[in-house]
Amino acid sequence: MLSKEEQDAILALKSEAPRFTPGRDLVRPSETIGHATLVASGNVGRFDLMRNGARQITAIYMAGDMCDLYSVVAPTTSWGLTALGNCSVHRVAHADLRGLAEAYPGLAQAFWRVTVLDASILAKWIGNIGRKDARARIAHLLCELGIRMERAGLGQRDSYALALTQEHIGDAMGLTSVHVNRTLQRLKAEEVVTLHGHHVTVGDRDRLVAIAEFTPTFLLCGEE
Amino acid sequence: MLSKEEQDAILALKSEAPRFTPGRDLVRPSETIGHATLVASGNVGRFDLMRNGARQITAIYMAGDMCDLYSVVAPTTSWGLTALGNCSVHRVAHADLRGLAEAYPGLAQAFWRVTVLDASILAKWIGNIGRKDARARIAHLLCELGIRMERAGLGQRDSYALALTQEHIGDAMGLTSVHVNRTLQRLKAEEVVTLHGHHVTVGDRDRLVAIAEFTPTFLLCGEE
DNA sequence: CGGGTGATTGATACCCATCAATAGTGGTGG
DNA sequence: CCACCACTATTGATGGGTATCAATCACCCG
Repeated sequence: MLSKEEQDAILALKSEAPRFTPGRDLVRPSETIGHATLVASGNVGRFDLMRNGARQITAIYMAGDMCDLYSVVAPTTSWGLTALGNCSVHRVAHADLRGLAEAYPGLAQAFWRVTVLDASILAKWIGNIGRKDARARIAHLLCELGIRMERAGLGQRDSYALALTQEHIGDAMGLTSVHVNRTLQRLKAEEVVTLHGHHVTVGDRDRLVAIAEFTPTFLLCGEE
Repeated sequence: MLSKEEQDAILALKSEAPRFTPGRDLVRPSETIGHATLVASGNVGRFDLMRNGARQITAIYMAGDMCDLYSVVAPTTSWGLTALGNCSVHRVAHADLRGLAEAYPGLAQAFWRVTVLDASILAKWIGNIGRKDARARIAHLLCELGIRMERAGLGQRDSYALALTQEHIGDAMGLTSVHVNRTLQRLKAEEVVTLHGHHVTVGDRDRLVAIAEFTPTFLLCGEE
């Protein structure tokens, strides 16, 4: 996530601002692109595509996030971007971003910091998917998104809007939508967290954090 | 991976060069560190630690790799570094690296590029662990490491040294060492790849790549 | 030539995938 | 405003890929 000032500096550049409907791909794998994407509203997912058509979502972005700062350095993608629900984005040319980075060293550093945050979240996801069961994975995801939403000024950690379907959550956590459904029912029965109507409501934050083994350090926060 | 010149620029700085024996931790989770680590020889792994003691390796580094460039931006870690076999490293102060980055914009960009490569590998691992079976995961890992070893001038993609134990491979791919063992036996019986005496020998590269669904784009290479 | 780590093997259990079908829900157009 | 339609959520039955537990074997290093 970039600061308000940093986002404004980017938006001062001329940029398109297209809208997308659910399931539409903003970038397809193996494309070579000349622009980066700043989310204006809604959720965007980065994904990896398997030969059999299965998708693995590797990152979830919200308003204020740059989805593909990577592409400034590596314009040929190995991944795609897809609209998780309705969303709108700003597209900014790589050349313009490079210009900004050269003119303002602070922004260059901010780009690096954003990339580090992205990588830090990716590493944490590997731990989740590789070593935790479905309940802990989903709990961790909902914790993480809550903190990020709150920090972005888009809601509260215990109550926030989320465009993802259960299928999306499965694609993100390496599960099937069927199993996500059963696991969410369990978390709801335990009165820990509820997901209904594209809205997350945390009933018992302490237990959610405990189930997830959630430690926010990886989000590069002070403490929170 | 940094270029030879970039590594030399870093090594021109005064730095320690300690050695580590297998299983020793170079950095423990939740530490605040003042230096970054450049691998001199052997393999180093970054890992995430679960409450029950289980480890998930999130990255594998080889000679010439910077393990924790992250820490320049975020000095308090959510991860640890461990010696996968005998290894030696150079430790370089964050302050010195920041100085270099300011003095030489090319190096600053190199740091960013390295971080992007790291994140790109992390994202691919998520896809592997989340959506592929044990055979494909291991095949993919051995493909990836082969390319990286070759590019670093440390071996050939079809024949290279690897310090990892089967337990390490399990920790990296979200499997148990028992299942890694059985899967490696199968890959050996199929005459696809053999891992013996800390050495990887690829018998049938085409099949290995096919099993892994390996596409090297994510390593930011031209083609290879 | 020990001694300890890593590799190997077998038996059993379980989490989650898979397949299939039904119910619910929100958005759209007539 | 309601009927319709596609997508999403839900439920049940079954199977499979891995985990788990527990030995035993092989190997490397001092």
